Parts: sequence; structure tokens; C-alpha cells
Amino acid sequence: MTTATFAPEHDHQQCVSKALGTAEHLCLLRGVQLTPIRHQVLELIWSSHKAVKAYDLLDLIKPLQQAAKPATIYRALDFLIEQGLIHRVESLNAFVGCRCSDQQHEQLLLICSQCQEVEERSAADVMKTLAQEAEQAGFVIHSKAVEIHGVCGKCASKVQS
Amino acid sequence: MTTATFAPEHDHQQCVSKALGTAEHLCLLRGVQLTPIRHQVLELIWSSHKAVKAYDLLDLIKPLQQAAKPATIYRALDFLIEQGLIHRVESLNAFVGCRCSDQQHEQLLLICSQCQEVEERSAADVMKTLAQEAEQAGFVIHSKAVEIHGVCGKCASKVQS
DNA sequence: TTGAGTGTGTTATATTGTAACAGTCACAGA
DNA sequence: TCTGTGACTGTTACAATATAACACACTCAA
Ligand SMILES: [Zn+2]
Ligand SMILES: [Zn+2]
Ligand SMILES: [Zn+2]
Ligand SMILES: [Zn+2]
Repeated sequence: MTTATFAPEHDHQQCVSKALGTAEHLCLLRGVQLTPIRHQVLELIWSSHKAVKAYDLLDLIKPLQQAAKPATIYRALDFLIEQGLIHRVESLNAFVGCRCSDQQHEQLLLICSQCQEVEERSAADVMKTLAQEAEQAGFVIHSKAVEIHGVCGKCASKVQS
Repeated sequence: MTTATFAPEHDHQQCVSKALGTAEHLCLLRGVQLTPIRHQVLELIWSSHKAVKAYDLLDLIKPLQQAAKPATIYRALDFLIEQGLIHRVESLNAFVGCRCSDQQHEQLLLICSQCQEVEERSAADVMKTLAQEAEQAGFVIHSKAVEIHGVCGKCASKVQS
């Protein structure tokens, strides 16, 4: 498992096990089923910090679930999104693991166009400002998608060197 | 042309002619061609303040351009986006006219799930906060997509009444 | 006149996402 | 024990969104 490097020094296996542990715990608490398929999909999404496409997931899961079809994946994705365990990256039609599924949840996604990694930040102040702006417009917020494209610090420093 | 009502009192024909006028002017200034097809697509997008789907545009333009195919539409859309005359609404896979194509450009989109209308706000303070947040993360911004889903003031007041 | 650039026509195909119905399993209530 | 209900999955078919690739026409300038 040497694919992903998120921070300069970074044991990604820890990211994965933390995410899966949290997911298992939350689903137990909530009385919802993290079935084998859902667990596998979540694990596959967490195989890196990149956003993963649904049909790539389909290819990846086929060795494990020969019967897998698009619906298999999309159902699992729907579940994981409902439970706040992953996010859909609207501007990529792709999916990324959520790092803070246990906390309250206003994600801001920083998407690097070099390495494709997606960093999630809670960005409380951004969200507060956003809420104010919406309120001024008399707008009642249901959900937010805040996606920033650019180049992450890691990739920026690589270019310089 | 009685389809759209954006503000409570609102002469939408003015929105359209202003948008088209600005577009013609900007394209002239920039030495790029607002060809008939591109002009028609822009006008169709401006037929309301709702976001329009590419294939709906295709149906709409067919009476005017019998030869129209998906590529016809997507090429026009690419051009219009490049020129900042429309925005792609990532979370809807749809397109909406830009109200401020002449000004600096940090759009925040308020998308009403009742009436489907999209209101664009410049939201300078939101964008500043966002920029700060990105900077903290060492992230160099190329583009932003800030899309808020909810219920607009108009629809909210309708529900009450 | 010729070559480059731009825009369009055309065909085919890739990618992304849903609908609809059937089968299985577990568990609760009669 | 029966039986029905809900949750999950299997399966087929298809809808919706988007792009690739190549051909043709037109303009403008070297
Ligand atoms: Zn990691
Ligand atoms: Zn990067
Ligand atoms: Zn209007
Ligand atoms: Zn509305």
C-alpha cells in the first residue's frame, strides 16, 4: 500500500484504519448496517486521498464482488454519503473519504490539479460568512458545496525544486 | 416570454437584453467571435434564471439549427464559459447565465430547490475568507465553485402564505 | 497561393447515473 | 409456526451527460 502520500510524512494506513474504525463505530451507534459491500467501497475510496470515480470503484471491487454492477456501487455510495462517511466532489463527479465524519459537517474541499488529492477543511469561518451571505439574500440553506481547485502546497514546492 | 420571474417585480426581458448586450460588447472588445450559434445558446440559457441542461439546450436549438448535435452545444458552452458569460453549475450538471460577466469574478451560486432559480452573488467577503483558508493550507487557488442549495426568499414566503 | 487558425458538421463512442423488478434474508407479530 | 414487512442485493435495461476524431469551409495574412 504505497500509493498515497498526503502529508510529507504520513502513515496512510493510519488514515484508513481510523476512517474504517470511525465508520464502524458510527454505524453501530446509529443502528445502520455497514455491510461488506459498503465496507469494501469505503475502504477502496480510502485507498488514497484522491477522489475516486464510481466506475473505477466498480472495476476495483469486481475481484471481491463478481456480481458488482453500477447499481451496486451507487447504492453503496448513497449510503456512505447519507451517513456522512464520504463526500461527493461535484466538480469531479467523484468521491472522497471524509476525515471528520463524527463531527458537525461543513466541508470545504481543496482539490489539487497536479496530484488529484483532496484536502478537507472544516473552515468554520468560511461557513459562517457564507451563512451570513445567504441570510442577506433571504435564502434558507440546505447544503453547501465549496470546492476549490488549484495546486496544493506539496505540489507547489515540488515545482519550485 | 412569460416564463421567468426572478425578483418579485422584474422585467426579465431587460435581463436578457442586458446580458446579450454585454456579451456582444465584451466579445468585440476581446476580438473573439460571438457567432450565431453561440449567441443563440447564450440567449436560450438566459430564457430564465434557472440552470439549463446541455441536452435541453440541444432540443431548444434544434428548430434554429437543424444540424445541431451534442458537440454543437458543448462547444458553444465551452466558449461561453471561457469568456465568463455563463457558469457551469457543478452540482446540477447545468449552466446558468452570468450577471456580472464584465466584473471580477468570484461567483457564489444560491440554488433554489423549489423554483430551480440560481442567484449569483459576488460575495467579496466570503471569497476573501476562502482565500485566507486556502493560503493557510499552502494552496494556490485556480478556481472556486461555491454552490449553496436551499430555498430562496421568494419560495420560502410562498410556502408560508 | 498556400498555410494556419478558427468554427462547424458528422459519426461514433465514452462516461456517469437510474429505473424497475425479482430474489434473499432476518425479524416481528399473529 | 406462519406470514408479512423492511432492508439489502442481483440483474437487466436504459437514460443522461460528455468527448474524440476527422472532414470541410472560410478568413486572413505571409
Ligand atoms: Zn492518508
Ligand atoms: Zn497536489
Ligand atoms: Zn431576469
Ligand atoms: Zn425559489
